[in-house]
Amino acid sequence: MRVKQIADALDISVDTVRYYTRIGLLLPNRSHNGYKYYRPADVTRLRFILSARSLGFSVNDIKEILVTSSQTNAPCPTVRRLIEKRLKETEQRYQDMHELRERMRLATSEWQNKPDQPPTADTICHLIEGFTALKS
Amino acid sequence: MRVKQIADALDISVDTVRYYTRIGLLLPNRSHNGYKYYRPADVTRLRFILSARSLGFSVNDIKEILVTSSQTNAPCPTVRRLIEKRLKETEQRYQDMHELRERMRLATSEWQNKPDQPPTADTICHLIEGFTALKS
DNA sequence: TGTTGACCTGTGAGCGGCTCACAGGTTTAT
DNA sequence: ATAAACCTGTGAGCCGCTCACAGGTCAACA
Repeated sequence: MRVKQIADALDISVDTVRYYTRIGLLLPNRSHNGYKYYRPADVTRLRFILSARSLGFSVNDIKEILVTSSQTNAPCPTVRRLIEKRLKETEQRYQDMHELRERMRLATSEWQNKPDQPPTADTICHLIEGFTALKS
Repeated sequence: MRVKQIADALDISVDTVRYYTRIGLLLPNRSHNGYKYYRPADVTRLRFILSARSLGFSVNDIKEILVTSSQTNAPCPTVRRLIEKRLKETEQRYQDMHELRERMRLATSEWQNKPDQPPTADTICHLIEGFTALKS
C-alpha cells in the first residue's frame, strides 16, 4: 500500500501518516522509485497508534511502548504506568477547563447588564477589568 | 520599572513579560543603555492582559482588543463578540476532555482484571487494542 | 506518443503561548 | 575592584499535526 491507500483505509490524512513515518513510529519499505510501501504489519501498527492516541497517550509514549514491546515483549507494565500519569494530567486539565468555562459563563452573564464604555486612564476595558477585580 | 520588577510585582516570569513585549502587547520605554523601562501605564496594560488571558482570550484577541480600544475607544463590542467565540470553543474542548477522561478511566478500570501479555503477530498491546476493539 | 492529472517524494515552516539557552553588556553591593 | 545579580536580543524547543513547495512517477486516454 502507498501512503494514500493506508491513509484512506484508516480514515486519516496522508500528512498524519507521513508525520508518524517521519518521527519513526512507522517503518515502511522503500522501493526503487523512492516511494514508501506499507505492509499489513504497518496497518496493524498504525491502528495501534491511533488507538493509543485516542486513549490519551502522547506520541512519545507510543514510541516508548513500541520500543518496549519489541525489546522485552511485555509492553503492559509500561502501558499501565503511562496511562496513570496521563490520566492525572487529564483530570487536572479537565478541572482547569471546568473552572475556565465557569468563569467565562459568569462573565458573559454579568456583562449582559453592563453598558459599553470607552477606556479611561486606568482601565482598558471595564468589562474585563471589572470582572477580574470582582473575583480576586 | 525594569523587567524583573514588573514581573515580580504581577507574579509572572520575566520570560512572559519579554514575550508579551516581543509580540508588541507591551510597549516599554527604552533608555540609553538599551534596557526597557515599564511605566505605571504598562502595569495597567499587563494587568489587563493577564485578566483577559484568565478569561480565555488568546493573545491575538488581546492584541485586537487593544488596537480597537486605542482606535475606536469602544472595545466592548469586540470583547463581547470574542468571548462568545472562545466560550463555544471552550465548551467543545471541555466536552472532549470529559469524554477522554471517561475513556481513560474505563480503560484503567478494565485493565485491572487483565494480565500482562506479550505481543503477537496481530497485536502490539492487547490492553490497548482490546479496549478499542470493545468500544468501536 | 504525448499529455493530462492524480499521486508521490523530502524538507521546511507555521500554529499558541510560552520557556529555556546563549553570549555578552550593565548595574549594584561589598 | 570584583562578584553577583541583573539586563539585552535572538533563536530554538515544546506538541501534534498541517500546509506549502518544487519537483519526480505513473496510469489512462486521445
